[in-house]
Amino acid sequence: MGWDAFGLPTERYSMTTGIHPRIATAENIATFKRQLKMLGFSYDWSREINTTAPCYYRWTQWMFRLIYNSWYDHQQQRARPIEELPIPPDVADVEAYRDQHRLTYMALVPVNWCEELGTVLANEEVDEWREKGYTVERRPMRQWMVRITAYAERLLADLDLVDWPPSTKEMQRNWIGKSEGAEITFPVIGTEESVTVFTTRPDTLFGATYLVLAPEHPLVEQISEPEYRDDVISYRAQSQRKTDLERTELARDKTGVFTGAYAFNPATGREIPIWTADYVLPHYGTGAIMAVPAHDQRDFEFATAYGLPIAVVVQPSTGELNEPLTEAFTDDGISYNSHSDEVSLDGLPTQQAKERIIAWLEHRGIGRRAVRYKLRDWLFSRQRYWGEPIPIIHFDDGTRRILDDDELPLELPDVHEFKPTGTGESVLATVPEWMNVLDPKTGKRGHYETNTMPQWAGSCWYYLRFCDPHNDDRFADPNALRYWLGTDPNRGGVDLYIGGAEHAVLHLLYARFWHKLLYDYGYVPTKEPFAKLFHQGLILGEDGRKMSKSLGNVVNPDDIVHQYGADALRLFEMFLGPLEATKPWSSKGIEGIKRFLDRIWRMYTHPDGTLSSAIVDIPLTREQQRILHRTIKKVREDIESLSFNTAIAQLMIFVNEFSRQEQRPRQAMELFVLLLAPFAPHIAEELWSLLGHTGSLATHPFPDWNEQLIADDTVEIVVQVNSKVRAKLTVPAEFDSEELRARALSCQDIQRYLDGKTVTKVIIVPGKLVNILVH
RNA sequence: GCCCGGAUGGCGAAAUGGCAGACGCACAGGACUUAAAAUCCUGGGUCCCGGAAGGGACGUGCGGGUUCGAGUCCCGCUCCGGGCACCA
Repeated sequence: MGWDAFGLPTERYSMTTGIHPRIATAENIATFKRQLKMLGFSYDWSREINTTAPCYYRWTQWMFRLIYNSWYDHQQQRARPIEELPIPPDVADVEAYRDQHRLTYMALVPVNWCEELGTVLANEEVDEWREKGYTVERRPMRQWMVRITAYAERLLADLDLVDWPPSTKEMQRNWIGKSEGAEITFPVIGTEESVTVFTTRPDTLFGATYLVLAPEHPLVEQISEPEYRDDVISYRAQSQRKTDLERTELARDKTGVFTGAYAFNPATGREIPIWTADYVLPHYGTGAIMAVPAHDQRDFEFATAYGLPIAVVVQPSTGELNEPLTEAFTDDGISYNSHSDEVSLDGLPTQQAKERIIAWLEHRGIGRRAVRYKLRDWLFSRQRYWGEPIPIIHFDDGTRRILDDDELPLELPDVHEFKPTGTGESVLATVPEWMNVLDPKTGKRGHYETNTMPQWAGSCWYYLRFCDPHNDDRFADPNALRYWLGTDPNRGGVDLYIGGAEHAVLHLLYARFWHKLLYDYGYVPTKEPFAKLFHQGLILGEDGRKMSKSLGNVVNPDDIVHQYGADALRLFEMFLGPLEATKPWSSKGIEGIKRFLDRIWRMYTHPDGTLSSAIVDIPLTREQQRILHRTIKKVREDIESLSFNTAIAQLMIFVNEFSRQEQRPRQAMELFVLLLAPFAPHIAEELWSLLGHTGSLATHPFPDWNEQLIADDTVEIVVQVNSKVRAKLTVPAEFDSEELRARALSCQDIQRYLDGKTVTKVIIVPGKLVNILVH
């Protein structure tokens, strides 16, 4: 069991209660631990870890150090030590060059700033806080970034290696957002400059009738003609004031201004105007597009609004478009009106047209095949107190260094005031005695980085620490990791990972990245951290809404356990429905489960609590053996497939059958206790002891079934005539098809349906049915 | 708008293409009890014929299709839940 408590949720709790996060974390761990023990979960407490403990986050910092000291080799497709980064001969400042290539770097970036929280947020976190009613705005700040984008292709491709819910894989794929297309360079007329655009539809190049730059694009101001410059600058200022949300809300009405500049369309050789508009995003692709209004809906709307030309260059394969268009034709089709002296796409289907134009662009040196991802680098710093300190010293001379292994952990100071400063600076910046250092290793003065890591850092690798939780020399011993995760890089990882779907593009993405970095250095044996993933459903309040204090529909496990017992709570939650389903709590339902447990108890005991004399050493009847072995099989298989609800239904069938027997075979009753134990361990242990055993049943092997004992001696066969059930026959189970056919055709109930008809075909499914087709 | 899921009795839900509704909740009737609780037994998809035993037709959101046979597979919709969304 591990506790992961750094980050905003704990700090928010501390701010409302006034309890220091360290204390609050300890108290909450104590409560959870008590509840988990109360419920009888078999956690290995010798492996308990806490991501906020210095002995744990020492290794989180150590891994940050690994990220810092790495660059990504795109040739070899892996991270490598920064010392191995090839330095081009013309580079003067080697350190600056390295800093540009590290897998974590500081950058002035437009970040998601939340004033009420007093911190920045990762892109992945924004929606969550917005939903809670917080305002998140764009603001440029100098922040630590982690170059997760270097791993985009592997994060995408390796999804094929894992057994995850398809929807979760899909969410990650969408978040990574791979697009394949081309980069194309358009020379700006009358200048030395050129605009490079990214497009997924290079086949529509002949239809590019204007260019659009994002307002933030560096060329915008430079290329603007003097008489347009004021408009351009004021437009840029206007769109920068908009938050992302506003920019999206305004999606319907596209705005933009002309820069006065023109570029050459390299395919048509025509001059096309260059506009700037905020429907083009600065941080995707190259921040510039070629607009093809006939074949892109956004461009179509913009062109229509501003009277720009619309040139059809693709026709549907089924006919011709009616011009003027009322909307863009965005599907694949057949290229048309797309030829020059050098290249012609006319008549080619879209895929082939793409290939031909890319070949031409590459031949001419004005474009190339390109792949782009939506995924952006991970904003890694937070202006908060309750997180792992980033182990970096910034020196007064402008240089910095990351702490060495022997200097870790860099511990969080114990401050009394942990609320955000409100200045955009971390709380740690208000603790000079912690922050300011005279570095013993360099003799230089400086200060520690005052930002802390995001709440996701510690959870990126905790599952590795479980393998070897007390190791002081490394985060985990390689042998322990191989033992637990497996040795095949393409399989393995955590065998079964159960967690909420809300982590699909947060924790589950960050941890995969983190794991892959460790894999690149051989620290972990598998490419992926989590082999099989399962999302458990949420238990809602009885009113069908999410449990929340303000709605007053919270069910407290303490109360339920007090009233019905831990076994009832466990059984009920499993019996409610499929594990993955979201389902409401039901107070009637738990009554039913309590009744079931009471029935079990009475099946074994006299009212005074002693072992029932109905339990005797007699052999099982054939029927009893069938039920027993069916129950064993069903329970074993259903546990394997996490179908706990149907396993419990089978346990109920067993109890219904055996509790009505005056004499209950001891052997069956013992095996049933073992089957019950994973679901209701407390009553099972009690019954085990009543049956005369010493020690826990947990050390006893789980029952296995005998397939032969499950088979019925006789089976009921459905006899259909023209697919309608007309009779049921009880026949020996070993009857083969011929015997079944004979019995079915000679059956009296069937005869009357066959009278005067011709049998055309007889379909026989042994053990199931006979279907006689007549006309 | 795009991408994923899902839809079965009064309710939670079961069903390798083979008797739809296992198991449970709630309900109704009965037994036990002075009574109640608890417990035990019995019952039930809908409609039609029948006094009854019984028999028949229909039935898994809607419309088509494949198949001897469809809750299950295919095509097209509707509604609900989740995700993404000016990503060029």
